[in-house]
Amino acid sequence: MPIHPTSDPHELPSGTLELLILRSVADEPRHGYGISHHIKQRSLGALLVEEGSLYPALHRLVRLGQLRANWGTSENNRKARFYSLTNVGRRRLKLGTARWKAVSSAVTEALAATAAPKRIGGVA
Amino acid sequence: MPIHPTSDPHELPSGTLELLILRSVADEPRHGYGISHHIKQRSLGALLVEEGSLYPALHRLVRLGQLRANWGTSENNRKARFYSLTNVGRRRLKLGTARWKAVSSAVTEALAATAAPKRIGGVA
DNA sequence: CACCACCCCTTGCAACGCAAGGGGTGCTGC
DNA sequence: GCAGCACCCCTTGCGTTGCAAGGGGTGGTG
Repeated sequence: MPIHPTSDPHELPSGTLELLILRSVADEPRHGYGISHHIKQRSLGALLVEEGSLYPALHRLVRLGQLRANWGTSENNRKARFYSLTNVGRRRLKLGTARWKAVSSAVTEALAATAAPKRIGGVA
Repeated sequence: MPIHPTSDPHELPSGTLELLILRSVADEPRHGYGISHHIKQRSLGALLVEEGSLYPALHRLVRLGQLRANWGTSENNRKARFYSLTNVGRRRLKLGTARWKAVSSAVTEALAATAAPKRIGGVA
């Protein structure tokens, strides 16, 4: 059961998936299934990571050297691929997070209704 | 070309362009060129709208009935296509803005570093 | 022994934004 | 008088990203 009744819980801005993944793995190594759940509960159900985008992203990040993958055994005694951050990944997470904050706040700002609309008729 | 943290001012999250456009036109009718500049200065130069995405988006919004287009004359005595909000557009802007706020804050939240990482190891 | 939760993955497909192009017009300056 | 720039319109690729929809395998539980 979704925690918040905000219509559909999915849909996340393009480009944020990788950041969310990196962030999730920053705490401790996790496997795909776990990452998905972790992000979901961390966002209180607001964000939903589909497997169809998760795994490709995971492989992409490994290829980019931002993530490291190791086979291991899950808590439930299953074979699972555990992902962990590399230095490159840690750096990317840091820069990416800063960038996200800047851009998202700029958008929110630009989207906010203006109390006192200035005369911006011209481009000049 | 990797991500440059502070240098490039462009790059905006997928899906926000239309909202930004609708918002820009909400004040008063504007033409494409003006919308582009308006968004740029409204975001203090943080957001950059390329013409290659602007015009397709504009046409898309008209097709969706969220924008109305009228030929007119600009302040500089040029022919220009002025866009204005329809009721559908106004509604979309409202809902879209609310949605953006919810999603973006959820992402920001999920991206924030945890001071005291709780034991969330399990999916169970 | 069926079924579910756990776990991995791939193949289309569609949307979005960008780069790179192209065209035309009113001023301004030389 | 005409070069050049700011103003304004548009389109065709292309790459990236995420989703839907599929498929497979295993351990525990009723």
